[in-house]
Amino acid sequence: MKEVTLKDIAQILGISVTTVSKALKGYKDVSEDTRRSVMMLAENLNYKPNAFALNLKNKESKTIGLIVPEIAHHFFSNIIQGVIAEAEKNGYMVIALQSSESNYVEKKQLEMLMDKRVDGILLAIADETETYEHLEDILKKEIPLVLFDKVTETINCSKVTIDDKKAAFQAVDLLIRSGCKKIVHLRGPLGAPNAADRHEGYLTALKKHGLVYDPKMVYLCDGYSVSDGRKHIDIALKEHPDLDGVFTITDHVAAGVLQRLHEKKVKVPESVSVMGFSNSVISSVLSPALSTIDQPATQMGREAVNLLLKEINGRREKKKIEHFQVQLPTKLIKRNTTKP
Amino acid sequence: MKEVTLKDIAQILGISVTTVSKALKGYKDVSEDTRRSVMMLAENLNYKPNAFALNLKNKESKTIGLIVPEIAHHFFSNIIQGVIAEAEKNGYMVIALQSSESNYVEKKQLEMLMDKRVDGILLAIADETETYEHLEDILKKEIPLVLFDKVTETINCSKVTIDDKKAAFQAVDLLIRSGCKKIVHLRGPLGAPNAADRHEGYLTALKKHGLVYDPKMVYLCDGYSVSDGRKHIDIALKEHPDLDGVFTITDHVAAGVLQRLHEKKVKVPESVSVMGFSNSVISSVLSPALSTIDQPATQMGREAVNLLLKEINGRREKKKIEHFQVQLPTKLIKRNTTKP
DNA sequence: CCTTCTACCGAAAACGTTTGCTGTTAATAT
DNA sequence: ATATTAACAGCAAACGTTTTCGGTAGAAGG
Repeated sequence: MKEVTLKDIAQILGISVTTVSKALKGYKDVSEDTRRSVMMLAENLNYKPNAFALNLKNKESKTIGLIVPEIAHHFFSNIIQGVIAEAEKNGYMVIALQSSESNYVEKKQLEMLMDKRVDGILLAIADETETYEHLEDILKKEIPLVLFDKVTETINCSKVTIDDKKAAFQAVDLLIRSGCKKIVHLRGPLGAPNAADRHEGYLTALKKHGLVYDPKMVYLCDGYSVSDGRKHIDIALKEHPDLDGVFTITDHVAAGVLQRLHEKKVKVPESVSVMGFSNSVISSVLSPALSTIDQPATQMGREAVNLLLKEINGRREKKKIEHFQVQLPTKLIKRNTTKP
Repeated sequence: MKEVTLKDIAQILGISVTTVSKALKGYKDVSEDTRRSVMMLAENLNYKPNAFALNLKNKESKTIGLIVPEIAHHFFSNIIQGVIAEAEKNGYMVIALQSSESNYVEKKQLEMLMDKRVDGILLAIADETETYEHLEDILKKEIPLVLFDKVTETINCSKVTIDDKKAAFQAVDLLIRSGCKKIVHLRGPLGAPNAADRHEGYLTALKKHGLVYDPKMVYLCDGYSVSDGRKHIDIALKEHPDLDGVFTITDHVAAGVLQRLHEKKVKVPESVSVMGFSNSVISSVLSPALSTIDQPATQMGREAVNLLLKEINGRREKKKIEHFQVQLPTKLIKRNTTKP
């Protein structure tokens, strides 16, 4: 049951390991005859080069590491899919890990990946993370790193993000243009950059249309959850009975909003329009179907891999590596929680 | 920027590589003095053993391969999460791959994983796969393999599955006990074993309660999709205007059913009760909230890893390895599409 | 003073490849 | 005939570890 090696082939054929290796790799300094017999035998014995030996020799494993905050999450699992598909296309495999939004876990896992000596690392920073020495370390060791989705200005490396500001702007713009005058925003945690960007987009849209911005109309949902939506729309309705539009940080929050509005017999979109964010599976299944923003998750994964491979190849060829920043466009999905 | 090796430490300290290695690994035949200085220096230089060299030496990579039909799928991404978590707990990392239900891709990816020399493989067989020589090959090479979710009798290895029959039985049983007399089943593709098992559970429940089984009341949804649900409930309502219960292969199909019932002003659950299957994210967000069956996806992943680790360890210790078959229990989730 | 131990250290082989260099043979050119 | 070259083969080192086996020194014992 032993794995067949170059040595085995060499022994059987009564030649040296060197020659076998060269024959297999198509070196020109081996005769056509021996080359053929080596090829044949290798084929018959089903010889497969030992990946471990190759890794050691080449100092690379054709493997990349991937850390996301949460694997079983619609957005991230689509990113993962994109990453894996694009990596595979280029002869790389992916080791996936989940930080659970924990800074400690993130650090530990980056260590693990480096210890494993992956050829490069793809990372969406955990919400909890606020300092970035661990990322500096990676760059210092010259391990290719690209950040996606959750990124930071602080670190100088390639990044791929969603244009959250623009997306949020589009969402709120649609709300206003369909007639909304008083729009509340159920925003995400203060720490999260995405949440901040979307909030900014909300502001910009209000400003553009000359609507006043009232900080009292922004509510903080730190859980991105359905119950967050339920809770805050209740408060919002009490504080602003005349609100006619809701822009939420996430489809799940919007789902909660929709539930409460339905329970309170508030007509959607006639009395109140609702815009979600993410285009998760749930959005098309809600009733009424939720208008939302589609994020190109799979494409983001693919893009991140391509950026990473650029760095990996650049490094191998000892070329000066340059970093890129890609912003992916989102798509406005009009369904039935907004007026035409 | 070179990685620091045992050799580096040895040179600096003016001792041999052997001694350094032994000092680090706590061998007793190295003096306390040298041990300490080695430890110190290793710490200072931030020495990390070269994983590639270790792999080659130990003939193992502490890495397992995982193939699922689809990564960006609620059920599977939860399995992946379980797999990764449990693997990490035991010092293993996971290379994830997606077969897209294609037999060709499945074969290719198994090859890739073997070439990478993963320590073991976790596989959910693709729908398309009907012959199993490629799996036999793996067993022949004595590479630990465990099948999960989509399995086959043909192959003799450890397996972990959901008890679909029992789950479906429970679902239909609930329907009947809450008063349903005429229950249609929107089933999955004929090829899929899960679909067959759930159909069987449906039959058993009918039989147990003395209800007649009418093949005309079973409809084939080959896409597991919302539109499948919409389409087939329409037909079902036409063919059986007096139906009072629906059991679907999947929550998404149920979502379609719910939509059409709502559009046709059919009261749920008063006139018609609906049972889904999977407990996907959408189920709690539908209105009314969908009663369904919860599948312990994460636990399935963990279980599969544990089974695999057993085989890996057994193999290393050259013990006779025995295979296990685990059936995970599901949980009935009563929400608002069934009467109390 | 010689033997036997103990405590410590290191040489070398091994894991499976790749590749620069050396060597051998035979063919060609002078 | 000798010198040069071409065509082929293999040695050995290297990648970074681990581990078996000997070896050396000093201490203890006779």
